[in-house]
Amino acid sequence: MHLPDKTIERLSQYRRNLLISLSKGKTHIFSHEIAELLHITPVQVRRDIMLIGYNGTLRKGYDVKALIDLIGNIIDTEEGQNVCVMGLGNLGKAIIKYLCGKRPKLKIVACFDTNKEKTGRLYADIPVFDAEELTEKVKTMNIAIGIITVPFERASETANRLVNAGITGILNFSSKPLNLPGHVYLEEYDMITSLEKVAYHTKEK
Amino acid sequence: MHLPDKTIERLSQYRRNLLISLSKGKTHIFSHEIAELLHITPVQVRRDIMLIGYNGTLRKGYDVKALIDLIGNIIDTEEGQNVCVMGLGNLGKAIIKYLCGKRPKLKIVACFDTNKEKTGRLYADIPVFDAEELTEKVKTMNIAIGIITVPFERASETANRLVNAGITGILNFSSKPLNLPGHVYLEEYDMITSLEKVAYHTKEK
DNA sequence: TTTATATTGTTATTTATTTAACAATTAATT
DNA sequence: AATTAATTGTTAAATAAATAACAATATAAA
Ligand SMILES: NC(=O)c1ccc[n+]([C@@H]2O[C@H](COP(=O)([O-])OP(=O)(O)OC[C@H]3O[C@@H](n4cnc5c(N)ncnc54)[C@H](O)[C@@H]3O)[C@@H](O)[C@H]2O)c1
Ligand SMILES: NC(=O)c1ccc[n+]([C@@H]2O[C@H](COP(=O)([O-])OP(=O)(O)OC[C@H]3O[C@@H](n4cnc5c(N)ncnc54)[C@H](O)[C@@H]3O)[C@@H](O)[C@H]2O)c1
Repeated sequence: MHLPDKTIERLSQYRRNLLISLSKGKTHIFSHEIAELLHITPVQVRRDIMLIGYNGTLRKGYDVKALIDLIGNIIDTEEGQNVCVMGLGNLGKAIIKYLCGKRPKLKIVACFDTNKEKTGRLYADIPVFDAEELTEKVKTMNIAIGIITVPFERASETANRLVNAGITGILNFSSKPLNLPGHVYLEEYDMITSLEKVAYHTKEK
Repeated sequence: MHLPDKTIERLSQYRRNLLISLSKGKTHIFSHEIAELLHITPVQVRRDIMLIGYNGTLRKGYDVKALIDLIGNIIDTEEGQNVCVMGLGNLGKAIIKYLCGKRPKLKIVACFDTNKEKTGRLYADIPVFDAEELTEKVKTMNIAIGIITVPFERASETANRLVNAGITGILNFSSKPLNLPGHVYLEEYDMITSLEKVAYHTKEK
């Protein structure tokens, strides 16, 4: 089953907001209610839900719990995937603190740095290893995903290291465009570009 | 002139990479060279450049300096736009340190927090004010853009505060979907969604 | 000078995504 | 029991974005 990227993004957001609804005791929800939560259209919601093959109940809406579980089945693996952070700088630290415990199926289990002063200890309960140890730790700790928060100039070598170590999913914050083999999924996030986009639109208004 | 959002994003990236090329002494560049830098196709580059009305020289390529300046004219205002950060937490701090001095036309000039222990001092040379002072400071410091790095539960009220203070461009990191009046441009970045996208694709491969 | 090659600018085509339309039908109401 | 209103699931249409195609032509090579 092929799902559009945009649908995946929205599924992630549906789930997060559905969990909030569930915790408030809501058992069923209509497409227009989900749409309101995310400020999109009900049609879009229904279409996304159709694409993942879920069926709501006519005039009762969608079963919140069941929908959450199904989205979980699509996004996550059963056992979950382990994540590592490359570069314990300002951003790396913020991400570790933020993500810790937030997503049980996406656990940050290790961090890697080249600065000897940072390695060999814990940061927010996460072990910080020397980047040399990457390949070994990826294997022993069963790490599937890497987050790149090293400086621009170190991003390419870090990405190659991750790929060589067997990582197949990368989230890159370094703003350095990376060219990776086809079997590795790469998601780039460029904060300067986001901010410049805001600048452009703010100017235009 | 209307420019697609995706084109704006790429223009931002073209400029960043062109500045590097320029600093290496390159005066002219071909569409396929720009494409290589970003790992996209030359056609895409040419089309984007066409859309902004720039003309290269046949068989000589684009004048690097002139292209940088033109992109600057599109993205930035002449005097630049001032930016504030809402919430001096882990992420807010990282962003301030990262952005300081990086983009002369997008200066972070102030930060706002509600925690009295954080306000009334400088962080990385940026003054930290009480959030109550927002409206006043937006006026006196001529702030046009706000970056939201407050907790999820505080995001909506913070956005409203920004809008009431006269801000017309917002970059939101809180993962809380915001519903703002049409005259305000909103860019949302949701890190969990990015990571879950990686998780999905990593699982699928 | 002539020819060949490389490169731009732009239109046409394809692909991806969103939005609209609406039939089917269930639950609530009369 | 019949009627009404609301909501889903899905196909069709519209919009947006990326890619392909190619004519025009400047430069380099013959
Ligand atoms: N700070 C932010 O808010 C922010 C925002 C957007 C993007 N970024 C990007 O994220 C990256 C990191 O930013 P930062 O502010 O945290 O920088 P930083 O300098 O604070 O941290 C970089 C860390 O990477 C480590 N490092 C260097 N080379 C390494 C290598 N080869 N392997 C492993 N670790 C290595 C350094 O020792 C340091 O701890 C940069 O590329 C930056 O462009 C940062
Ligand atoms: N840390 C990360 O890497 C990260 C990544 C992605 C998204 N986020 C999002 O960014 C936001 C901040 O994350 P964080 O880790 O920096 O959190 P944090 O708790 O470290 O910081 C939040 C800051 O906001 C301040 N604050 C609270 N209410 C406020 C208000 N009404 N006005 C102004 N300031 C206020 C707090 O005093 C605190 O300093 C959250 O919404 C989080 O979801 C964080």
